[in-house]
Amino acid sequence: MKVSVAGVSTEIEQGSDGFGLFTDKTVVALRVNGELRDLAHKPQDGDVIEAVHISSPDGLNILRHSAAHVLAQAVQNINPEAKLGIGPPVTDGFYYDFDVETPFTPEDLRALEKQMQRIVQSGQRFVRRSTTDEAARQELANEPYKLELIGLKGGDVGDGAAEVGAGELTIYDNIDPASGSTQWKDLCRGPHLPNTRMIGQAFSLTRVAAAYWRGNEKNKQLQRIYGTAWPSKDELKAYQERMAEAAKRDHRKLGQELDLFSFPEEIGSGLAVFHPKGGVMRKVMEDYSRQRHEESGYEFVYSPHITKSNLFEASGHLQWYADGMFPPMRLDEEIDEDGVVRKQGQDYYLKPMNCPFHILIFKSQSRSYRDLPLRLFEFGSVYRYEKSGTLHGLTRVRGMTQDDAHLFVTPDTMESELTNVLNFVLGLLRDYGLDDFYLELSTKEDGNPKFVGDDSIWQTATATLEKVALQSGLELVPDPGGAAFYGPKISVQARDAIGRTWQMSTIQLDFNLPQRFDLEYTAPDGTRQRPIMIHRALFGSVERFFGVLTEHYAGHFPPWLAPVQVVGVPVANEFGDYLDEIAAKLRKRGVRSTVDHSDDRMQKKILNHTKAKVPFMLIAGGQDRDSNAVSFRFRDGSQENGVPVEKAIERILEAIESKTQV
RNA sequence: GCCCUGAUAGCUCAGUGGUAGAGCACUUCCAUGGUAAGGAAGGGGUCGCGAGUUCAAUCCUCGCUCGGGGCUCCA
Repeated sequence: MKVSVAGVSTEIEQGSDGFGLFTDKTVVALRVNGELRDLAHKPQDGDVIEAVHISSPDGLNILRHSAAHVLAQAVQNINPEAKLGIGPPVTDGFYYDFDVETPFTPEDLRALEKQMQRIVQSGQRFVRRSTTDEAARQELANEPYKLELIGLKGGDVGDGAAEVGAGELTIYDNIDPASGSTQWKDLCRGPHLPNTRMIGQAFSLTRVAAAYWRGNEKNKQLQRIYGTAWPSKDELKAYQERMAEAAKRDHRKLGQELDLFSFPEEIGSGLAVFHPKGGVMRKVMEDYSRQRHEESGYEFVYSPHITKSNLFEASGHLQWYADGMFPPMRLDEEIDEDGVVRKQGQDYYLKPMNCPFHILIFKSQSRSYRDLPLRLFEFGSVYRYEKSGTLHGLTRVRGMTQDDAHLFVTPDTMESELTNVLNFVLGLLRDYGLDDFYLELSTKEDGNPKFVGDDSIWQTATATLEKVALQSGLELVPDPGGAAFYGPKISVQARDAIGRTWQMSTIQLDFNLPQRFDLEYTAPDGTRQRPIMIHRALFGSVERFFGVLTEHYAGHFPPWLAPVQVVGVPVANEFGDYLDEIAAKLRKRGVRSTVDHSDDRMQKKILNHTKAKVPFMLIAGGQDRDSNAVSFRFRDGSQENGVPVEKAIERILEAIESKTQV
């Protein structure tokens, strides 16, 4: 019979399988007419067959999914009472969920790895077997979670798609090659590696966690074991090094080491204080942002941190997001001895958003189309009662400062204004050193009642956002159903120095608040029209942006952001005065510069300031003083001696002003 | 919020049912030095907080606070 193999029409014998087609040992599965199949699959006449290599995305998934099966077998070998959840591949690895009496410990992981190695070495074959719902139910009577999946087959199975697909129900048997006996089995749609030996040695169990069955917090929590698996030990090692690199950059660790910020227990969870070094960085970030906003036609406003409840009733926040707000302070209430309210009190809330305040500023006078676009900007501190388990360093906090702006625009300026905003946002992010972006367009989900506003205005707005996004030339990823209830949005995703993506800025259109607050302006023809609101935050929050930049730069901030830009290191004490003069000159030009007068030896000082990641060290001894020069020491450890003082100052100023990294 | 896990000096961490230790940091003194740790002495801890068990708790039990890993959530 004729099939197409890797694009070449080939004659094969009836009943032959993938093992005959591909002798290359890196081929671990087939793609037949677009569907992934085991190597043992027997193609039919006319099939279009592609090889799946272990290093391809599909191949890696198959490897990792197979490793997940071996993990599950290992768990049930050690604890036959463990009930199986699901075990899919994920980015860089896999997990498997188990319902067990006692949660796993890190020591259990080591024992499980050993058990897995034994299974891998025994070279059990993964053998696919079709079954019926009824037969599977009998076979898996002791696996309540699998039974539930059988009932869901083809429906909404979520991550369980690895277990049951839309097609026939299948079970994979792990068969011992020597005895031919079945060692273990699992409900699974496959495909798998031909045998466990092909998993190799490049796997590791990484952590234990809890996870709700089928991702629903109303369901029971299962114990999840995460692992990682790679085609070779080198790749495993590279992965582990990537993890170590990410850990080194962790902004929580660097924040401690570089004395930038902390989260004092006395203040409360998710509430940061910035120390002098973090404080000066934050000031520089904010100052530059203010300057750029000023240049771009934004007007600066201020609003209080608390407000009476009416405001958030009007905005709808109390209705939708009361759970995420700090509870109210009830003021002025008077209660008599019988507990009867004599005087009605008033609830005040900490603000979770700035928009209603800016809206009130818009409403403070009657507005003409000539006032628009009105661009109101504020570093507004907001407070959100984030669930305790979601807090994370500076990237998820309960008190934060948004670089928040609200633009009130007419329908015919909406497009140009959105274009300006997007360009402004991207330009400013580039100045802070992020330059690898893609955009995400979050749109309405048809038929979902949570979205407010006319379909027609959604369509116009979505089309406008899309047009503006495409004009940017950046990659645009759709996010259907991801819109806020009040309008569609573009979010800017930035990739950092080690390739991780962070959601940064958002630009959101809002049809809801102008209506709720009954906003109007007078059009040229004298009629009253409703403006459209654009919400946008560029940093998101200053705290979060600070954390992201810390990780992006791994604490090696470019000179314009570095808390200490220059440190003078005298070769001996007697040269301290000479460096003081230079440092004073630098400070006069706005450079954050000090001289290390401690009685450490010069080598020790260099070590200290290297660890503090100071961009420039200026070293001076007799030779330098005699020639009115200094010796530069750069971050990479390189050295340039005898640089005339004036020239050194110019070089430092140039590096700061150009915002370049050194 | 839920599951697991942790909290000992400013930091990183060791340790014990009989109230504690190291390195770094800090203070003082010596040393005056040319590119990643010079030497000595000294100060510093209600062992996160509160209850309980015990003759005795930093150690065991429970609750709380704060942190870490996940899940869920993220206007």
